[in-house]
Formats: sequence, structure tokens, C-alpha cells
Amino acid sequence: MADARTIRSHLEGLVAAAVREAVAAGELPDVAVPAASVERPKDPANGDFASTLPLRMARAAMRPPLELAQAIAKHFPADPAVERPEVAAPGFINFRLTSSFLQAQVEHTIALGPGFASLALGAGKKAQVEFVSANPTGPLHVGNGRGAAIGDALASVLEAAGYEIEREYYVNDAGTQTDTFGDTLYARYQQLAGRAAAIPADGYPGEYMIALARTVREREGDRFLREPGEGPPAELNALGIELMVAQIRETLARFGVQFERWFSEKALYGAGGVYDEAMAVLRAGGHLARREGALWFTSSEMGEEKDNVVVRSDGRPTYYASDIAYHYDKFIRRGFSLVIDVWGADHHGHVSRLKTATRAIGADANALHILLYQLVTLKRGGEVVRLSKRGGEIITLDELIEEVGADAARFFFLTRSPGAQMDFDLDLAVKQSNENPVYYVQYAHARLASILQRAAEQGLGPDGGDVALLTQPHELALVREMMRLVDIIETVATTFEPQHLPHYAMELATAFHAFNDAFKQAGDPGLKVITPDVELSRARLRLVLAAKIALARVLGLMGMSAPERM
RNA sequence: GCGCCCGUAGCUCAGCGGAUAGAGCGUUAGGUUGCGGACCUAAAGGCCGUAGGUUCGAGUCCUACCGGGCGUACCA
Repeated sequence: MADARTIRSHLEGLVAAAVREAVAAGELPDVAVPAASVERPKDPANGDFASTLPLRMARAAMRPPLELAQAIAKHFPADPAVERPEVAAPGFINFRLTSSFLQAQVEHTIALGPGFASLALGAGKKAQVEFVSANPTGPLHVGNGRGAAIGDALASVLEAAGYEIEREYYVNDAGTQTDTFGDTLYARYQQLAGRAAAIPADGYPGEYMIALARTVREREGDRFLREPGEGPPAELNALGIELMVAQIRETLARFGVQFERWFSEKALYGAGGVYDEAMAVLRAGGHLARREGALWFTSSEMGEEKDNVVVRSDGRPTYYASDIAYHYDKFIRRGFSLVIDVWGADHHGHVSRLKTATRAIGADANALHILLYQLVTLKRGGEVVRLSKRGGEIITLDELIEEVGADAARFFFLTRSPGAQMDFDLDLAVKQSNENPVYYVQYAHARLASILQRAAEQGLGPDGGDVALLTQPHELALVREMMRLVDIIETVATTFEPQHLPHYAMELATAFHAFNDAFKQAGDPGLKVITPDVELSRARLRLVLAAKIALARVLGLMGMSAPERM
């Protein structure tokens, strides 16, 4: 039992064994026992792990929980990983890990290296995380950045949990908004050619459309001009979308996000394509009805509040139809066993009916998890800035990256739970950038690197260090903190709430800074990681190396850099 | 109107039904000439929106209400 990733379940097994022993000895009533869940106490003074089992079974046992706790603790088997359990009022059983177990974790961490804290939770399963997927009708804004940070971190954590992961961006290159985008672009294009043309009432008035039209004109000249009164050529529309997508892709690359696949909505509609197949399945299932000139998905028969149009009376499919076909592709054609859609909260009205449609096409709706993140309220000097592609002013993700940096922006986005509305004060973000928690975490990594560097200059390294020499409280406290990462990954991979990552990263960095500072507080300049005692130095360097691995791992999961120096 | 999300320290936010509700920033008082001070220690600061309820135990679950956001399209 030297593996951090299973220590908790190991303890649960020991508790269960203790219960059986106590019952056999007649010291515990033989009643139905709740799961022997072992958790981490909030206060480390109460041990590394604790069980509340006695509290949970007190009612059924009709005995005071403290008495039950004592009976279970008495029969708790001896184990090299854990000290004798302690009982605490009103009925907790507290466990403390042994020094030898903690020391072994240092070796364990170094052996795993970049794969530290990985899990087998999703082994053999294919999962997809689809995120951002903003309409290519304008540049990404700050809100899209939140979705990017959340989706990418979630994908990384699921990867760490053993899933085979695909990150995907769904490109809405078909549909009404795309047409409006084309109309707007054409109007700007004509204006540049000296024609009087008005952008559509529901078009995109942003400056970027003028720039885009200028780019098109520089590259293609006036060849897209049609007779006055004619609509825009489809080729111009397609080129505009292509340029927008390229721009979005660049922004995301700057943000450090790489997608395995960019999925075109238009591609659903080829002859014999996914769309036809998905609709055929719906039709075969009796889920389609023609009414008022349109084709409806009779979702109310499956519990939805109302039916929904899938094909408009003018023959064009709705966004909903596209999404049904798209999810048919995800589940039926590609066979993902877990699909996560990361959406802005303004799409939440769509959640229920997409889940219903997922059932209607024969997929498991429970395998579809739609993660909604609340929209970002931007503030500049206390003033609320509206985020809208249709309104004139938008703060782009590029501007944000420029102002606060990709790492800081990601950390900031991840810290808030997706469900919480978030105020982003641009002035404050810039002003605080040097005091930002992100630097605290990265600085810890740089210091760890620096210690190893300094040791190397003296011909010292972690090789051959004996971890049994690590006995100081602050040394073992650092190991304890490192061991929590596997729990964090498990939590995030099952709850899909990535905000635990940055909070944990802060705590791990704190444990290191405290560890490092403890040597100084001792007052003796000789008491450092590198001491005159070569053997002790090597052991401590081993811990430093392990801590660096752990910290780099969390930073990597958050999509942030782990700098060697700052 | 109906539905969903959110209301926790001065500010921005964490908190799987369990032990004295936490962090960063800000404020105050100390430490530290360093293997990186972008550090450490401590203090002050809370009727966890309000009122009921469930439970041995509620910031956490349920109900109502108040406040903010979003949705309620043959837009996406």
C-alpha cells in the first residue's frame, strides 16, 4: 500500500474490516452499516483522514456514536500506512498517515513524473469536450475566454483521470446569423468601394467588420461586387467566415488552447450526411410532425414543455436541428461514452430539449453533460460594459490577453465556479497584475527550479537521496499537500467543476513557501535545503524535485505555464 | 407570469449534510540581506439575503419571500 491514489479507498477497506471484527467480537451491534466513507477533515489537526461512520450508524445501532467509534477504532487492523486511529467527540475516527508512508510518496511522485496524480477512472472510455464554439461572426470576447479556460482545463483533468479526450470547436458556419454576417460584410465591402450601402438592422455594427471588409478587398479587389440590389455572393460570405475562424483560432492559440477538431455545422448537410440520418431516425421513431408549414419535433410527448421546430416553413433547418444532428454524430457515429458541452448560460433554455432529443435519437442522455457558465460582467472603473457582438463595443479576448496575460486570465476564470456570475474589473485586473495569485503559484515553481539549479552548481542533486531523512513537520506537510492532487482530479473529473484546481494550486504553493521559509525561521543559515550535510541535502532535494513535479502538474492542468524563472 | 443560476469578510470569490465557516486583495503589527522578498508569521474584519422546515447535526437539503442575472423564437 504505497500508492497515494488509492490510500483513501484503502482506509475505507480497513474501516469496513474493523466493523466486521467489532461485530464478530460482539462489541458492535450487527446493523445495516452505511458506506464506510473516509473523508479529509477541514482542520488538519484532526488528522489526514477521518470517518464519520459512527455518527451515521448511531441511530440504527441505538448506541452513542462515541461508543461505536471506540469499538471500531479498537478493532482497526494494524497497517504500515496509518497510525493507530484516534477517537474524537462526538463520534469521529481520525487517521494519521505514517511518516514512512509519506516519505514513500516522494519516491512515488518522482517515479510518476509528468503523469503524477493520474487516475484510471475513465480508462478505456472516449470522452469529448466541446467548448467555446462561438459563432464566427465576430472576434472572441471575454466571456468566450471563460468558456475556453473551463473547457480546456476540464478536458485536461479528464485526460488525467484516464479518459481518451477530444477537444472540439463547433463552427456555426450555417444558419441565419451567418447570413446576417454575410450581409453586413457585403455592406461594408460596398461602402469601401464607394457605394451607399446600409448594414442590416440586425447586423453587426462593430468596427471589426470594416477591418474584415478591408482585408477582403485588399486580397480580392472588387470582384465580389454585384449589381446594386443583388444580394451578397455566397463566396464572399464563405470567405468572411473563413477569415473569422482563422482569427478565432489565432486568439485561442495565444490563449494556449488547441482543439483536436473543428467541426463544421455545414458539414452536417452533405448528401447522405448526418443530418439526413438523424432526421430519418427521428421520423422512424414517430417524433416528427408537419404543422403550420413547418416540421416539428414532437418533444412534448417526451416531457418537454412544448414542441420545437426543426425545419422552418421556408425549408431551412433550425439551430436545434443542427444540434440534434451534431449530437447524433457525437454519440451514434463517433461513439463517445461521455460528452461535455460547455455553454454560456444564455443557452440554458436549450439544455432540456437537447437532452430530450438525445434520447430520441437513441443515445444515453445521462452521458451528455451540459456545463453552463454564467456570463461575465465586465467593468471598467466601476462602470458595467455590455458584452455584445451586436452592440458596438466589445472587449475582445485578445485585448484581455494583451492586458493581463493568458496565464493570469485563465487562473482568474477558473477560480470562480462556472455557475457563479462573475465581475471582471478590467482596471483592477491590470492594476493588480503584480499582486495576482497567479504569480504566487508560478513563483513557487520558479523557486523550486532555482533551488535545484543552485544545488546543481554545487555538484549536488536529488539522485541517491534517502527520503527517510525527511522527518521535519514542514517537510511532511508539503508531502501531504502534494498527495491531495489526486483527490482534486477525482473531484473535478466527476463533478465537472474545475474551480478546485486554482484553489488547490494556491494551497500547494503555500505549503512550499512555508516549507522553504521554515528553514529561515530556524535562524541558522546552515539550515536550508542545501546544508553541509550532503545526505540530508540530497533527501531534501528529492522532496523539492517531487514538489516541483506536483506544482507543474496542476499548472499544466489549468493550461498555465510553469516557469523555471520569472 | 413561468423556468434555471446566483446572494458567504470592506472588495473578488472558495466551501463533497459533519468537528472553531476559509483564501486572495485591502487594512494593522511583526519577521526576513535571500538555495529568488513576486516570501513568511500574526491580528482585526461574518445574524453565510430573510423567514420557516427536515436532521443527532444545515452555509450545504426542502418551502416561501426579497434582491441580481439569464432564458421563455420558424436567432444561435
